[in-house]
Amino acid sequence: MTKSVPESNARRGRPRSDHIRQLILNTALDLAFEVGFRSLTVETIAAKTGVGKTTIYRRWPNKGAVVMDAFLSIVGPKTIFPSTDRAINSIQLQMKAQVKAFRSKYGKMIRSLVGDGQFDPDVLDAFRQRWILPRRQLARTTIELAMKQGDLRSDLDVDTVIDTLYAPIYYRLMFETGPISDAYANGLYQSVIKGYGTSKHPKSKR
Amino acid sequence: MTKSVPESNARRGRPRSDHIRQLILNTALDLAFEVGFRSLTVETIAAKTGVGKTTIYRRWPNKGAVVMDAFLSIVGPKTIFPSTDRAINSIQLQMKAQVKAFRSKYGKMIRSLVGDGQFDPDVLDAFRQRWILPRRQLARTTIELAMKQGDLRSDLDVDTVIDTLYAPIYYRLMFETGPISDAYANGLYQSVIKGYGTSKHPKSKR
Amino acid sequence: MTKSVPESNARRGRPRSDHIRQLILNTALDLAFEVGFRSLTVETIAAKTGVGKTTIYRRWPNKGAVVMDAFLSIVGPKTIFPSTDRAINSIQLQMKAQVKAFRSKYGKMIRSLVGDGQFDPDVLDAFRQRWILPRRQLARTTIELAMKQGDLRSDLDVDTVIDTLYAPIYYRLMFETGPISDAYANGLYQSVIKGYGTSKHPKSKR
Amino acid sequence: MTKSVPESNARRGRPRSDHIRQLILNTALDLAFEVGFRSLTVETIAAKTGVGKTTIYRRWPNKGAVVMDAFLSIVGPKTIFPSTDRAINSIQLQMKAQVKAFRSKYGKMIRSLVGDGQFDPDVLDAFRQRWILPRRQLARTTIELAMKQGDLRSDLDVDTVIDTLYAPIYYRLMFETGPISDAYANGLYQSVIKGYGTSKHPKSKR
DNA sequence: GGCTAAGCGAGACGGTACGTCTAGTCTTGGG
DNA sequence: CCCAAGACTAGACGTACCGTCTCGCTTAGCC
Repeated sequence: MTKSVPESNARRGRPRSDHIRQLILNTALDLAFEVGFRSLTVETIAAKTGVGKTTIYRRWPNKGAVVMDAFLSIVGPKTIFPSTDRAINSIQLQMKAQVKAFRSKYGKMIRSLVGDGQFDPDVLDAFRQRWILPRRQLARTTIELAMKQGDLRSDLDVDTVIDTLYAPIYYRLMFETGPISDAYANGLYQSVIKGYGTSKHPKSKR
Repeated sequence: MTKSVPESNARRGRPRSDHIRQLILNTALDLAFEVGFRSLTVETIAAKTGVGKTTIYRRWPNKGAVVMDAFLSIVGPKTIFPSTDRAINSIQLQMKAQVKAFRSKYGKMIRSLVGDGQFDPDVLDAFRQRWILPRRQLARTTIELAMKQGDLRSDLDVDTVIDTLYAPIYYRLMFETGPISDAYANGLYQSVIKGYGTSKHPKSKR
Repeated sequence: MTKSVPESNARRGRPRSDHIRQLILNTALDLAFEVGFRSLTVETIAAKTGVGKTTIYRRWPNKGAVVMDAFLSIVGPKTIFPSTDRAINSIQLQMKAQVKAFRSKYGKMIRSLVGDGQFDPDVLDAFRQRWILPRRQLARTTIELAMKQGDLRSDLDVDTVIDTLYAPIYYRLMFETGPISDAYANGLYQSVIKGYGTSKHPKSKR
Repeated sequence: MTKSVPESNARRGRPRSDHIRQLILNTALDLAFEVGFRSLTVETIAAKTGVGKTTIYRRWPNKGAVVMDAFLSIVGPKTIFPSTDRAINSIQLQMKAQVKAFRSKYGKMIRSLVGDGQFDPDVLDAFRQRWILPRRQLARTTIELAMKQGDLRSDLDVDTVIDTLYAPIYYRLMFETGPISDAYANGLYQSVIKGYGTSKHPKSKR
């Protein structure tokens, strides 16, 4: 049996403009950096984009969703693991890149998203799915490679290694208990090397 | 000894009732647990306590301050390091207590505070001063004791040790990337022992 | 065979369906009776008719015009002066018919049109041209006939007579200062007869 | 038995400022004259008065109520029957005053109120209670006096006389079927005198 | 024990953003 | 060019809180 009502809802009516979507997201992001996440209003976004409020509410259910989307779809795909000859070095470089990003305006952005996520499950879920987990996956791959390359002990729980490396950075970002310096990142890295590394791990670059 | 100073600006007029203060804090806490932190309004607190809004704003500068105060003055003094013969064991016990607390409704409270703190520096500062730092201080003392007792290497940066132990727990609390189980706490503890412990460290209790 | 005439401004393309026009007007009228005149939305009319909003706006310049058209093209041709042997009696009968109409759902429709007309000159103009004036013309003819027949003094300003007879009915329709009863209509008629009639005017029928 | 709970709601809290009320009504009226009744927005009233929207909505349930109140409480008490030696002359003078008012900006105002009243029962009711009926009452008193003074037949239904005199004026105001001139008012007056007057009625002033 | 400054409950106040709703226009794809 | 569908700009609606500001009252503590 085939579909007898094959296209009752075949794309009808004027399609939503993807261009407008991009404009809105850009404006939202600009404003988020400019006036902060909380002081952001849908009304301002609409006005500055030159768009009706309806157009925004047609695409996102509420303010949080807009900004979340703005952040993740634009600055999201930035952090990547640089490729080096030895995976273990890639980790070190990536950590350095991450703390640098956290010190920039993106750090504030992330704090906002995490902050909002504590109240809005949808925001948190989006943040986890589109920011946290992809990065963990990259880290996992790299770490497993380092294990294969013999630079990390292979009897470790990878998740715990990731947590140990990265959680302290988020901790400092959110609690401001100390600087998110390159040195700090390096310290965390060295700790892990010392604790989990094999004797033959390469000299870390400073 | 009596007051010898005339006190030109000695408290005149009717003094603020401390009883009312307590009532307000209790109501605020109840409501925080009931409807969540964000949906909390000063108007509701006032109404439910049977108090004028003025009475609240006379004592706290804004909503955040009230709730922060409510949380910290009531649930604040809960987590302590249990005393054991060896400090290293005390750490393990405390971690178990902490994850237990995080799994309870207090975990949600903390998430709320952290969340709000990302937007309101006063809230974050209060949270850091009255929750984070006191606990870190206790941890520091215990860890230093463990070093003296020869169960932890003494060439370590204590702050990094603390971060390594506790940051992952906050990380899971806020990002929900995995359960905050006793096993998880234990895993973190074991990692540190393995990495930073001396050869003679005692068998950890399960 | 090909088009030999260029037809620069001859009707080109698909002609507008008159059937659709009727459907729209019917729906508009139904809705006007159902939910009232003000709560009527173009979107609802379009949806209920199964028609695009464009199709409506292509035919009428705005909402008021649609509804006005709906009302007048359907209920318009209802009230007529019945023909009797003496014109003066025709007036009395017509007044009775009019108050009866005003007490029905058409009274509500008229109120709506008049109400809207106070804000929209186009609506008022349409209402005047297509409802008020035709009826006044009929009344004028009948009254002049009654004058010729010697039942009304012929030195009167016909417009004033019409106003005196009919204005009070609209007044009660709009201000609800009293019932628009047959008795009321009769009273108005009798007043005019008494004031403007000649001694020989016939006994009025009750 | 006396009230046992005499003052549970004795004036508590800050009382509403009557000054503000007046400011709002004045602004509303100004705007109504300036941009028209329909284009009037609560937001504009609030802004121009320098008042929060809440303050307006605390006192009136919706836009219509505000403007209605503005009109009636400010321009409402204007039209009065001038006192003359003979009541019949007072009527003539009042009619002249009324058509003059109807030709002014107040005429537009009244049209707006009547227009809105056709859709909003509350508006209509307020208009009837505070504008129509008081004026009818004054007219009734004057007419009854004229009857006693022997200038009008005393076997007439006063309501019908009032309707006959005034309804045509409202009719022309709303349907624009002719000018609301002094001459028109005089014509209506003369008709009534001719039809309902006694032989001894005084010469009407032109 | 009366005086008086401050506390107190109630609720009005100016602001600001929310998310919803229409009006009337524009843009698709398909006759 | 018509049509149905539905996205688009524009902007008012009425609601909800915020933090401040009166009201009329109560209540300590100094004279």
